[in-house]
Amino acid sequence: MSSLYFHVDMDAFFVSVEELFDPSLKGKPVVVGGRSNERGVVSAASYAARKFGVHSAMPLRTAYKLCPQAIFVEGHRERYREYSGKVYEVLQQFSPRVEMASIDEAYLNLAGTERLHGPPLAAAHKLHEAVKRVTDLNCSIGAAGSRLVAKVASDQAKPNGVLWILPGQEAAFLAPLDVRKIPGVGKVTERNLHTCGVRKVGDLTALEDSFLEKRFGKWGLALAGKARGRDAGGWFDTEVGESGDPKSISHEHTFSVDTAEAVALDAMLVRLSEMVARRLRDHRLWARTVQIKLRYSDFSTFTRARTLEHATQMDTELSAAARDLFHKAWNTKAIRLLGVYAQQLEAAQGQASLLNHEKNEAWRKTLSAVDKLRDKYGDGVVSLAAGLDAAFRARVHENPENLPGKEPEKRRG
DNA sequence: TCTGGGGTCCTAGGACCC
DNA sequence: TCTGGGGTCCTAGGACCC
Repeated sequence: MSSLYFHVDMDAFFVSVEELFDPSLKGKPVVVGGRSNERGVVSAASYAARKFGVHSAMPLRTAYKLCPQAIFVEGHRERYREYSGKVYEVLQQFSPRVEMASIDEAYLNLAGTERLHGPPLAAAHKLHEAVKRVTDLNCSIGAAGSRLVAKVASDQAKPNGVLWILPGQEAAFLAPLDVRKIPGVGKVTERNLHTCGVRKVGDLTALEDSFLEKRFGKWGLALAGKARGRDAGGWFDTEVGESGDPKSISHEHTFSVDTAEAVALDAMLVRLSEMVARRLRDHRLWARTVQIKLRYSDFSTFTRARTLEHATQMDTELSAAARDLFHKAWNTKAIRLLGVYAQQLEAAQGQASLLNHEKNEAWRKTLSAVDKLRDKYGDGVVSLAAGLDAAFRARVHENPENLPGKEPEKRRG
């Protein structure tokens, strides 16, 4: 049985959702991401704005210079999530083997659905119409025998189109495209390839695999496969729906004005740690490694990491590690950005001992209850966390066995 | 033009162990 | 006293994606 994948990519997703709620935006240059004089970048630009050279990831201030008449909106993440969910439901009815790759794109494995949905192109059109009917949003769909080619095809189909690459035609389809069109080839790799005389994907297939490996390492080999349309190595090689648990959970914040105030920086580290810990608990994951990131006014960026003795999902353990790492690395100059990252994530079952597991589970439940209170009563909660911390310390002081994830210490006689 | 925030994956060097 | 590799863990940095 031959494989068949769809890549569904929503057209100008954030902007299109905004238009659903405010139809007067339709056809106008719209920029989602923030106000035109803020720090930050463009999350999405309408096609009218793109005509002025505005594109995503561009600084907002640059977008304003290119297109001062554009309508700048902050955006509504909850609405995007809601509509992403609606899209997912449509796709899931079409095929159970579906995976959202991000908020606005998804892969489907359609192998063996011909009797149900008909030949690939007809099936893609059917899905395209279903998405439009249910969500009132446009999307583009690429269909091919590999996930990689399906993705490139959906990009070529934009806007609002459907493109099927016939089996056997993958390399011919890719050959005339710029190497930059291959997912994973960014600015740097593109420049390196240009210096090798490679501008089109077809130029890449003309090179020896051994040359690419020598020049680009492991990546070079994968690249040679990609140029021929194969899901060679890395993320594309995983089956649809088998991505599993997240590998890291993080939050970072760029200050609107750089600051060197220790109190403000500490408070931000605590806040970021709390947000990370909260999501660890939601995922029922424990972090073994805590990392921080700091960025100074000149954009120089540093990371510092520490692996803990036991994995944690507690606000206080994360923030203590984060603050310690930060103060050891900080040169006291003004800070532009702070970040807190949880890595080496373990499922509860991965804990060293059953005893640890039970204690961790008890703590997870306790803190999840706190999370619910936080949901209900909102922000007054920070003091709740501090209070919990105090209560926790008191308990530990009384009886060290209450310390989660640690074996009880021997009492001294 | 003055550069967000959430992720994934890869590389490379040093520590440490066998 | 000098000198092997291989494997794994840890840390820092960077490319890339949406």
